Amino acid sequence: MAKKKISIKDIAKSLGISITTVSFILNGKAKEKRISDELTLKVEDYIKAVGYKPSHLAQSLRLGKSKVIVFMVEDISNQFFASIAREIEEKAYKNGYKIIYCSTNNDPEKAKTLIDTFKVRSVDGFIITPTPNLENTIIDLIEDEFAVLLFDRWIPSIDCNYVVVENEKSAFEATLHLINNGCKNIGFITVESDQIQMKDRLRGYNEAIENHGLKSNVLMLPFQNPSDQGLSQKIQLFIQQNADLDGLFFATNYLAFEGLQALNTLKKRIPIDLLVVSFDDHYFFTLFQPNISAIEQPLESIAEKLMEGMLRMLDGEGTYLKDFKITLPNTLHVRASSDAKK
Amino acid sequence: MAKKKISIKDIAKSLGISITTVSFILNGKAKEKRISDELTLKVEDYIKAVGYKPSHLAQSLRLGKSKVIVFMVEDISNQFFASIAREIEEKAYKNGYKIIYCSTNNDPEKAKTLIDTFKVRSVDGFIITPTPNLENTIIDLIEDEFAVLLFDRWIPSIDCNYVVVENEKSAFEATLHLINNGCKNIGFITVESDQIQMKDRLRGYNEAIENHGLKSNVLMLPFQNPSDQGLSQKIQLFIQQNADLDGLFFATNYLAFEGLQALNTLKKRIPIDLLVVSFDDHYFFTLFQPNISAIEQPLESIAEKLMEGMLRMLDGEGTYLKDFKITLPNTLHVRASSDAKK
DNA sequence: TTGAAAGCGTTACCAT
DNA sequence: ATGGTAACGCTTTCAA
Repeated sequence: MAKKKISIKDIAKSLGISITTVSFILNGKAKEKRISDELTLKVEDYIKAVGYKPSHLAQSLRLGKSKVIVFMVEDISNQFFASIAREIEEKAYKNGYKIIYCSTNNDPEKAKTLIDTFKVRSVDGFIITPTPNLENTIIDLIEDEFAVLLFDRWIPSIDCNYVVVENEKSAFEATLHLINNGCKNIGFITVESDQIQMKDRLRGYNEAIENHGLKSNVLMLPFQNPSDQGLSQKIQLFIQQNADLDGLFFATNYLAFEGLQALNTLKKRIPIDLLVVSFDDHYFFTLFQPNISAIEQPLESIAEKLMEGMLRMLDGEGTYLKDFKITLPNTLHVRASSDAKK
Repeated sequence: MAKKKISIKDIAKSLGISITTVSFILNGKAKEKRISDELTLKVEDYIKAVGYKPSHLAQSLRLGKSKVIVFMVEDISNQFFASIAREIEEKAYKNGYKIIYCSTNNDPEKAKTLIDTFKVRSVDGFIITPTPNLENTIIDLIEDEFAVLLFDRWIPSIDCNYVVVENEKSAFEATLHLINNGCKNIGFITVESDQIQMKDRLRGYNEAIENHGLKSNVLMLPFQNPSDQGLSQKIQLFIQQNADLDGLFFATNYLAFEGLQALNTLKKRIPIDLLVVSFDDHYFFTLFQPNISAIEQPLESIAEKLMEGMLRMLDGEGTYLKDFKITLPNTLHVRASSDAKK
């Protein structure tokens, strides 16, 4: 049963022909090289019979392309990244690519080490959510002619293609939505972070607030492990210290989860005492009572664009795409938590 | 800046020495091969200076080992698998391995295709949650001397190492827990599936029920995409048709989520009208009001055991481990949803 | 129409 | 103490 690794050479020997001929046939160049149909058929049959499969390793070594893409995110167990991973994977396999994943934990050192490991010419492309201080590493990557695509966040200071979403605009709209539903004092719960998508969300919130002559009220939580205990309590405190709060906008879904805990402990009723909306939609938001309004990122489009860019670079236009800087729109799902009429 | 791929040959030429010498030094065989400290140092300095990194591809081709492990699960975006992926990844990188992931969607054909793709000698090992009808494919894999480890579920009919959890025992205990808290009519919500872990959970439930002379009451939902709409309604119907239900045991967390929706729609109060417990703990269970009791699988231990087994096979004892059939215990977290006193 | 051989970057055996 | 070289499995140019 156990077929021992059979190679082109074995095939050639068994059939009494040359390696070259077999290779040509394997690569569909039989016609082009005018190899007789008879031989072609014979070889093809034999290949099928012995169940030969070419060695990707040898092909990669020879061709200088590995058909491997690295998917480097902050944390692969995070629902957002895991969902994109799922989509990416599907599309990659369909196109003959494999995906290797890794998590940076948002640690620049880990990210650099990881990238270094992969630069060892064994991968073709990188899809990356950049950590802080990764500019130079990314620049090197591009100079070394790897295909690289940033996503979720981008780096303004360098010219690197990316796929992100309309953070500022959506935050603006969500805030506006709260205002239109009667909120006069909206708290924005976010996390202290240099990540550009976070800054954009904050900016969107502030714009809407200022446009309407309201007072900005931001709780900037320390950047830490989401599973840390303190978050919920800090949000609780914030809510208690701002008794006139009538709306809460969470910058990410995990903050919202902590916030909902806090609201629950404080016996605040949504949407009676406060309206609530969150960035990053989540299955749980429709399970929670009341359903929580949220901004949904277009996971599938993100994955689609990422793979589209990758394939264009890898299979076609070369490692530098003129301008593949994509910003996708989100969808605000208005649910009971922010509907004043309920 | 852009260092062009520099190889051992380049180093040897630049330094006017032979490839062999460089290779020996690179592989820490300088002492063994009695290469002068002077030369060794010189070479090491040069290597550092030019930033040389060996080609994994060439090494793999030469050594017949790729240092790549495939992590093949039902759905990588599923929280359970994503969390394990995270742990596995960490441990793999620490040991110089990379992880390629893929999702089978529980489709045997897709699984076979995927395995076929990877068998092309470009990976060393497989960590798999087997789909139905995968026996022969797995057998082939083992015969071809790949390192393979099953997890989450195993295949009784074949001799393949695995890491699973005590499904039957934990289901038994959880049911017992409901009984001890006064339940007389416990419904078990599960999914129609050949998956052995599902059958074990059902068996555990039935044992406890029979031990106490109660009546088994099982809702077997069709196996389908978790995001499908119908599930919640089917559970609703089940609850309505069994008016005397005083306890509900969900076989997986996503069933519990659907069930909680249903209970909510029906205005059933937990734990007043019914006690609830679920298999597979989840962050939301502690967010939900009331907190939902659940059986937690030991994610980290599972990942640890998987990598331990893999490394033993790959780095040491060879592809066949005598008896690495691990069954890990779970933890039942009793929370408000199943505490009759509350 | 087919074949020989170079080369991708390593490792390791066999010389010297 | 160090170097030459075959081999891993494949693609592709050049020759026949």
